[in-house]
Amino acid sequence: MPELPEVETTLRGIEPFLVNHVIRSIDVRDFRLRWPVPEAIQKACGQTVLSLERRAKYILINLAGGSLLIHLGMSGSIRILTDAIKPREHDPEKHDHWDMVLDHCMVRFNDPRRFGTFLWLEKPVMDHPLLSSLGPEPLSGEFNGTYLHQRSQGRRLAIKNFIMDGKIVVGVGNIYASEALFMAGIYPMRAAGRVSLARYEGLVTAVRDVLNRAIRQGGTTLRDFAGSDGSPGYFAQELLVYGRAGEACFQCGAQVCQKVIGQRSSFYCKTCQR
DNA sequence: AAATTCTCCTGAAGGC
DNA sequence: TGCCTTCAGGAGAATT
Repeated sequence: MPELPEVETTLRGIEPFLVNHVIRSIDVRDFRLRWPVPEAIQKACGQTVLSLERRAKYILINLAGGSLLIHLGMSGSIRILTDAIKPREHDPEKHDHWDMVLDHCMVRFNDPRRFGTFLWLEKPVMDHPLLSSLGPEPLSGEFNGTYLHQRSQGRRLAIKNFIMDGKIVVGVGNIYASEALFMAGIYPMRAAGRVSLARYEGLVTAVRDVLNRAIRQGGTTLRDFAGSDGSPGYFAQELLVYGRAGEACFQCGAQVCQKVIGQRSSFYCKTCQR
């Protein structure tokens, strides 16, 4: 399931195929994504891609008149198809919902569960409702211990839900939230307002570290995530607690626990995390 | 305001 | 082998 590292991996994979190239056409086979794919995406046709940008888990394809916004939802992936691949392999397969055609390649979106997004945003794009009230990027300096501690004052929800709230900080999904809390030694059910400044500083370090390492590994492939060239991510082998319920904690040997917090499966060690 | 619940959807996994 | 049930999950919307 794509989280920030998987989105970043996807962006880096498709960026060189798009920047400074002209979008010739966009063929949508199934408009039924999270929101219906609007006709306005056709405004991108004939335009040259100026840059690609990631904000939270959104990918922005910036053009002179506006931007295409893509979200992978939880099962979306993007592949680049070139002439190096046999023509018959270019036939769309199940869940290949749209293609973006350029002179030298094709960008193809696949999403079994159709929770993904494909929209056209007029400038200024950051004023769009999906982007305008997002919290800071976790890899930016704006995300620090003082900031988190200040925002958590009086909040009683579980710290895990707190750091997964996109208004607080973006891009920290279910897998990396569990991992970062384990690394920081913080019990995931602890009330957000009951975490000290010092421990928030440790948490910020852990979030940055786990995201950076995951990006370096090309993301986490649990079931079916693949980069734009079809290769899997290799971070799964570095996961400390996620998906390891019942197995031994790498730090103390106790069994890793699994519990649903806010409708999300969470993994932790009740010895190492307080 | 804050917190919780609902919703979209399909594929995988488990039960019988 | 096959059918039915359950569950996972990003994140906005609706509700309490």
